[in-house]
Amino acid sequence: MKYASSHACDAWRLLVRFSFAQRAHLPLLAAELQLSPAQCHVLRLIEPGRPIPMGRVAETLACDASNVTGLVDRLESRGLVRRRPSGADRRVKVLALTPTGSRLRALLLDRMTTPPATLGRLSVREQQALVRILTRLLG
Amino acid sequence: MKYASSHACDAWRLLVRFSFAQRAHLPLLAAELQLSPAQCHVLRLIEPGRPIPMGRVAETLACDASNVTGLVDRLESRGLVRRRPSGADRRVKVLALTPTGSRLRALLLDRMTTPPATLGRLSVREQQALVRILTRLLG
DNA sequence: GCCTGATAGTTGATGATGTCAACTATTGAC
DNA sequence: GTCAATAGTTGACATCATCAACTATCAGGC
Repeated sequence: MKYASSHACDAWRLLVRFSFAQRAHLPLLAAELQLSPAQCHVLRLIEPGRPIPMGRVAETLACDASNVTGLVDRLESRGLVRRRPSGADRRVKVLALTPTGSRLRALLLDRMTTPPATLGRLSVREQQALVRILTRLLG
Repeated sequence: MKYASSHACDAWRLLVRFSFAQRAHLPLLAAELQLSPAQCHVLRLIEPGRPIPMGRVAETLACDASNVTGLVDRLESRGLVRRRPSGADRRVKVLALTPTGSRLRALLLDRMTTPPATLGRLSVREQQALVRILTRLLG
């Protein structure tokens, strides 16, 4: 994107800056729930009732498959997650939340997605515009 | 913010989702520059010509001070960063970029803030609106 | 059926990240 | 000057993350 408009560059810079600012919150939030940031990422990816193959987790986190093995080992030993064989392919193991894991995940997502006070600086109209724009951007 | 509008919640959810999506890019980008994600964070915080105390880095990254010691040890051994005593307080050590570190940081920031093609989905008007809204949000 | 190559996950080795407690040096207030 | 507080380091330890080697399974061709 060498020829992106300056508006696009500015917008992207702001989004990246937001991501970095946001990054600092996760360790604190994770610690409150006795989790590590990496474990939060894994937990976030396992939606209740939607088991996900381990390889897909590695792919989404852009990390090595053996790293996921260790992360899941710890989550499983804490009773938050279960490995189950995939029906379609016996090489694949899918990850499912236990009831405890499901509750913890809900708590985690709830705290992560609670908007901070600074969002109140925006008018309702601006909030709507932001939702519309981000939806197009991420969709 | 229990009483935040649903628009605010939606907007925040999208921003958080963006942060997570963004998170996966850093390891790849960092690896290209022979850096780890954590080292990128430190490098990003040291602006050229603006030495920063180590404690401030720890505070911004929301991590222990001893962690910064190790990170800076590795950056310094690679000749990217220098520890210097602070004039005002002899307990404090400030971090400054070497010329090599400064160049690498510029390269890093350049790659991080290059907008992806998906920003092209937005009209110029939407890009302007996004910049305006994010500026108010982060300011 | 039987090779063969590719894929999913695990294991072991190794280095990096991150926390904690204990320590040194310095500061600032009394 | 004494004493609590602060900045940074050190050492011990768990976790994160990668790589290479391995097992088991799959999918294709013959």
